[in-house]
Amino acid sequence: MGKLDRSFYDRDTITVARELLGKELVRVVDGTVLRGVITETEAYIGRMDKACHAYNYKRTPRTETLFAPPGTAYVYLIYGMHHCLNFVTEAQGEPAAVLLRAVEPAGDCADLLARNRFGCPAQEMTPYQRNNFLNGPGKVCKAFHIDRSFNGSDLTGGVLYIEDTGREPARIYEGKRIGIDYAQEAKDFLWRFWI
DNA sequence: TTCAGGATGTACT
DNA sequence: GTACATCCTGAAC
Repeated sequence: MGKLDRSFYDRDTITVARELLGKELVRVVDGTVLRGVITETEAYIGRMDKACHAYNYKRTPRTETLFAPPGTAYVYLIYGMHHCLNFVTEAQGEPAAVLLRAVEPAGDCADLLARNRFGCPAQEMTPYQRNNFLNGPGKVCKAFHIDRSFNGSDLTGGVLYIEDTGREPARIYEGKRIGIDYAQEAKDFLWRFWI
């Protein structure tokens, strides 16, 4: 189905976070296509959210990307070794984004994703590996070969984008976001969504 | 199956 | 120097 255009991202961040569920992350690397159905997201909204890197419109070299136009990728390094992929939302100048937390393999690229993650075909994954395949932001980035070179890149281009599958999730769950205990009242916002 | 602890680099006090 | 939108390993149960 169709690639999502900029207007999809140019909306309220909570809405975008919910509507990304069930859509497909697409990553083209050296002519091969990697796909994953998005199953978990979180919203971060700078104007009111102490958990957001750009809380209260704080501008630093790192957060500059959050002020970019909607439909831009925001990628940063966390804990010294893991990358996190976000989709910038809302109007240019409004620092807000959706964090991609988890996907499931789509199409027939499970083998390629397993090789990127564990160096073996999907068939040879241990049960533990199968249950912890793409269920975290750093894991998704590793399997899809996404690093900081994608920070600021355009999600309406040809190497990293989202496609509409035309399918609606049967049910969307919501809860508190992960790993932001420092964020005072914002830690209790129900801005995490999953299928 | 769960849990504690360590890895590791960048941003910003 | 400290904190960080995390993940992996190994040991205990």
